[in-house]
Amino acid sequence: MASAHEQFRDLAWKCGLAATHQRQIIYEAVTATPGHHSVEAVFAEVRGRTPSISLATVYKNLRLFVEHGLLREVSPHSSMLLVEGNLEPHHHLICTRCKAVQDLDAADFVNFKKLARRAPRGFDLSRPLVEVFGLCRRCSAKT
Amino acid sequence: MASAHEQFRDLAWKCGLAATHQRQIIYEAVTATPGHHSVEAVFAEVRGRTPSISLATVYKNLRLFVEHGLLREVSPHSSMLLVEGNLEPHHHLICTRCKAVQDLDAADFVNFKKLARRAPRGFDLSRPLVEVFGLCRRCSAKT
DNA sequence: TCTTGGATTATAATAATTCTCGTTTAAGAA
DNA sequence: TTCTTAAACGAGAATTATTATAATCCAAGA
Ligand SMILES: [Mn+2]
Ligand SMILES: [Mn+2]
Ligand SMILES: [Zn+2]
Ligand SMILES: [Zn+2]
Repeated sequence: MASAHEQFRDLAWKCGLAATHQRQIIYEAVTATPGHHSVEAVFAEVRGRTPSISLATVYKNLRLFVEHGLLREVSPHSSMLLVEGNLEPHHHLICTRCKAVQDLDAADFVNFKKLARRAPRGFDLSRPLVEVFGLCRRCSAKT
Repeated sequence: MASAHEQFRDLAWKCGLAATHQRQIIYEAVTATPGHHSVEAVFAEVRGRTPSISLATVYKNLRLFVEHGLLREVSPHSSMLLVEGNLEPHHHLICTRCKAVQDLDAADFVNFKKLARRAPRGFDLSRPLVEVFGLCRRCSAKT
């Protein structure tokens, strides 16, 4: 069984990326726990292990990992960058008010055939992401 | 037939908002043409009529109109504020790469019963908004 | 070990948005 | 119509999230 360290070096090598210490711990900070991670949260985490790391490095490498498919950007339209390590196709349920994001693992509520018919010619829906907006329980309780 | 001017005064009165000149022209700038409007575009438009108006006033009032339901925020998660005057329930198709937004008027591709079953208890989906992400023709042509 | 190009850092810059606060104005009361 | 006053306005500063720059550092192959 390969260590997390070796696993990352292998992944990085496959993408032609240098396996630096900073990249190692940034990648681990995201993938060690499931769910959605903000840049600030990742930064706080990695700074614990390597205090000299800079926020720009975290931004740059999270974006790099997303580009190379090692991580996934949670919402491509979001006002703040969120990433996750779960690369399985899944969708999101988002609160309009507080912007909290949670996973919708089943996709059976979308008819992708009909959807494709509604999209304009040439629109690529081969890897679709669906985001559904509503009000989370907490926010809808606040009237 | 009421003039646009009178229509707005009536709407503002219903919401308990003062019908100021600035609000009038901001509202008209959005509702005069269909589609999605950025803050900058609205600002450019209203500045033509009232050069002394400030960007802050445009932001403040667009948000106020959205709060009161006079306008709709296109994507509640977007990195840039976009508003539209079309209050009919409809959904959006968004390009992951260039962030272009277009309307999806039919909602027949979503099974809202099944969706409700997938959402956690208490999540309010009474006025759901669905955003589907893919690649527009232009962006998917670029590899 | 040595070389070299990519990676990292501090810092500056930028873009979008919000805040602050003194001034002006809309709209109801007199 | 004039007065009063809370609400709205405008200018610019401040804030927040993010990206660009440029000098230094280091990972990895020769
Ligand atoms: Mn997710
Ligand atoms: Mn629309
Ligand atoms: Zn919420
Ligand atoms: Zn596009």
